[in-house]
Amino acid sequence: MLIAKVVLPIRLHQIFDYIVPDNLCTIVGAGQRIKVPFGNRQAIGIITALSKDSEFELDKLKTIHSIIDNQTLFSAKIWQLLNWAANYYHYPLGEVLFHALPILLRQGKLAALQETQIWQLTEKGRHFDTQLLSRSIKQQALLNLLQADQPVDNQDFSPAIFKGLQDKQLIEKVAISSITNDWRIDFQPQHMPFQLNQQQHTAINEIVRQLDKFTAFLLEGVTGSGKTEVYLQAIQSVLAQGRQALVLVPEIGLTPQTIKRFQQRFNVPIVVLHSAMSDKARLAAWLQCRTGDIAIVIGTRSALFTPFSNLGMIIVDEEHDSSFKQQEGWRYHARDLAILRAKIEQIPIVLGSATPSLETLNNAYNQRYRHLLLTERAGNAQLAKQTILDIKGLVLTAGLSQPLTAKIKQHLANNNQVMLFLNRRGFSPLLICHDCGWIAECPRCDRPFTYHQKQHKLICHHCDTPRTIPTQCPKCGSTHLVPIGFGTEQLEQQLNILFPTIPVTRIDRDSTQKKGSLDQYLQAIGKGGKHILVGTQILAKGHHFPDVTLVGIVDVDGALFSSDFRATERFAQIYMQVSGRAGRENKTGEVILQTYHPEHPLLNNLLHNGYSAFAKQTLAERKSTLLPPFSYQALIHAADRNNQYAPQLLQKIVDWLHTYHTDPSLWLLGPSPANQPKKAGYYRWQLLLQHGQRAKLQAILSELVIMIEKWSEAKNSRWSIDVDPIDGW
DNA sequence: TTCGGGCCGTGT
DNA sequence: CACGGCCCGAAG
Repeated sequence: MLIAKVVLPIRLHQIFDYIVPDNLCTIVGAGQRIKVPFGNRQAIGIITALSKDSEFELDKLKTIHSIIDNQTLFSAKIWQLLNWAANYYHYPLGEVLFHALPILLRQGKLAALQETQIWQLTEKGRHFDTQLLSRSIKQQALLNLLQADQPVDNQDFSPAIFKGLQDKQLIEKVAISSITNDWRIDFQPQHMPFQLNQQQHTAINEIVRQLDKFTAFLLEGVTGSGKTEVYLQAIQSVLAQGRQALVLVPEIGLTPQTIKRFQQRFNVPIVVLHSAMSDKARLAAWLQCRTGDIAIVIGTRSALFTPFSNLGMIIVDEEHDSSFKQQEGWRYHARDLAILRAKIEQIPIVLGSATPSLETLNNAYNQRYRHLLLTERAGNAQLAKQTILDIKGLVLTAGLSQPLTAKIKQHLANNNQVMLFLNRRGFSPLLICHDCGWIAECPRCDRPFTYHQKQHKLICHHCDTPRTIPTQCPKCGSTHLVPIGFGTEQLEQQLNILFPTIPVTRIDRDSTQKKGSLDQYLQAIGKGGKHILVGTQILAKGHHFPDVTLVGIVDVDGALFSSDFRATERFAQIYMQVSGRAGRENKTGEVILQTYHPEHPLLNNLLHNGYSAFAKQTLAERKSTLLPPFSYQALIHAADRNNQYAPQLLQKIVDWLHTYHTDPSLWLLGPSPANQPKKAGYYRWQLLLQHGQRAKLQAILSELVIMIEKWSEAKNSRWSIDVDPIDGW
């Protein structure tokens, strides 16, 4: 009797045994999808192994219903990667394996390329006089487009219109093979049109020398130093070998400019995996990468799991970006797993950033990664002048001090643009009763509502719940409710008052919700001329504003005095990005930082000695306090509706750890309320585990997960583990 | 995680 | 006695 060990896409660590029916015995294998009865329903599972026997009574086992794939969906290397990752992140293998597949494959669709069909003119349609269709305007328009060989947007024409023309025998559906010739045969290394500087040369040479083995590179290059050109030339040498390249970018990093640069450089099939892509297109890309028909994949986090027939290099751009870490469900870090994938595939990986994460820098400093530096900014761009503005005792209106306002005026007078950075959306973060001090709070989260004036609503920034603005204080009846503090919306309004003739554009999550609105704003700004930009960190990421000469950071202290030990690192990264945007294109830039603490040592080190000096100082501090990367953390979350079981569960974990793991280098912190102690009606608690050795922490977690799953307390609360957390919960 | 069975309270 | 809600355990 042949038994299949099967995992299912559910949050259970169990592996389920099924009997393989005789007629399937010769074709089943690990990595194939099958349909199985599960409880009272059908489920899709993945075979992880085959065995002669089972720990269960044979008559208790159900039989595989049918088989979907006749060969595995996972290469041995990806299989190894995913198994390791399920183990490391303590997340069920079934969920992990399914996560790595395109949605259509998760749903059980066949892993085969569907013939794409397109509409084509018939001989009759080619010569048909479109005037004769004057009674069917839409059909006429469509035929006109087809006859003129213009691209047709399917959004503009409903299927009925195509059908109409088909019925008149003017058009027909024909199947085309989507990729006609093999890029590997045609590929021509291009003559490089760009003049490289010495550092770029060195970087490229270093990378190219390591093409056929695993080497991790940190490419640390200041803004404008030409990192992308290094990527492109490194990829070129990979393509010349007939191998493929994978480029991971942050979520918002999928800028059209970058993509265009890749497409213009290489005459090979490139696929960009983005969120707007249809499931069908995603599956097609997945399949074409597997066969090698696609040469370059550019995508976010989940693109890491794309199968390749012959992967030659991985590039992680903006490797410090937090969007590489999945923040729910399977909390993997795509950058870290990319390193592992490169190691398994025996290929080089390039981590690029102007402001590397301290984890990566530490690996570079202790020689685990090769450190490639690009310090020269292209062209004659000059470093921005930086000024710390002590706002103690100054009057602030919507966060703006008088000296900053004067500077804004001055830069605008020179026909330049100004960018103001404030990491707080909305009009004001508090609405308070002037007479009794009552504060409008979200009942689900117990946190103050943010007052949004434009939408005329109170919005909870933790759970996004909107609420109408009360006209009266519910406690004392007073109508004197006042907004306290300031956000981007208020800043925008104040700037409109101060500079009534200057266009002010606010860029944050609220103002860019509508699809395409960000592009519109960017275009308007790109036209040049006097302009004030106000925004949150969206502003800092990836956009190029050549006319901005003044950057104002309105509230530095919020980031400098956070309880989160990574807050200063994040601030430094955003600061470098923001200040790097000022003073390009031959215009001297200026950065002004408003703070109540102008003497802050980290801030001064960052400003006067740069990011590397800041990073070294911060790493030294982390080392002396035994914080990551000098220790390893796991955060256990628990949440429930009654604020009872969650802390109980975590306390039980603490007790269990104290009893069974008397390892003195295991540090526990908690149970403590989460950063957002109440969210969407759930009370949230967390417990931090920290250990100096990764393997020890892993071993403890493995045992712990098995225990927790047996405890009844765990059933009454939702719990999860975040290995290598990058922030609280 | 998802489902169903058992239990209990309510309602006709 | 039928129905709905809730809790708990099993799923191969």
